[in-house]
Amino acid sequence: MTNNLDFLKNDSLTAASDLLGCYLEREIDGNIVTVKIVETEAYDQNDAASHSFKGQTERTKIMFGPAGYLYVYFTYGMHYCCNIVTDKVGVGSAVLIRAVEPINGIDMMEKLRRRQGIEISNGPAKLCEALNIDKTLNGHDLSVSPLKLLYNQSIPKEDIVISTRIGISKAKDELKRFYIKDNPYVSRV
DNA sequence: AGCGGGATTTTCT
DNA sequence: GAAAATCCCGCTT
Repeated sequence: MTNNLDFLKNDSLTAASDLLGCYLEREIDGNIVTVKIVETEAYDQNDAASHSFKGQTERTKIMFGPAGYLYVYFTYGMHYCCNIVTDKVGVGSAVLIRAVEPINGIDMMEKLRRRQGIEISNGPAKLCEALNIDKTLNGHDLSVSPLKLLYNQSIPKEDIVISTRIGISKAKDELKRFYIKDNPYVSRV
């Protein structure tokens, strides 16, 4: 496991695959909460379903910035979702984190979610609540506290499944969703 | 097990 | 003014 995030400078599809198995380390009130990324979706500028499709706006400018930063957006009037910015500066691309597996600090996450088991983090808005991620972390540098991304090249290629994306109305059929085979926290099979 | 609706606010047309 | 990268609850089969 390393703190070198250079792999995020690749295109979003490559980065989405490489992010599987990586750890997120979140500090909440002096406690460390750790999770493993088990499901991702790639978004880039040529994708009608991407927030960056129509060019840079006040909301999406983070996606056009350097790789390794967090892009948080608010949706459906009540939920946050978080993305990891990828590719070069000037390219509007990011990877949506759709599901994570709790590793450490499970008590804290159960409390924040008021749920247990897979209901802690088997969906994009759920894991944001479990990690206490909101708009104040939009644009956060993932190499520093209170939210760090740690690279972990632990998932063999044959355990990575590629499929169509979820929860969008445009460009549904594109194969841009990646998840770890048989992991119980994956949001949907 | 599966369907349908409500919550609720930011963003862009 | 409508749609949105979602989730949860309650009702029906």
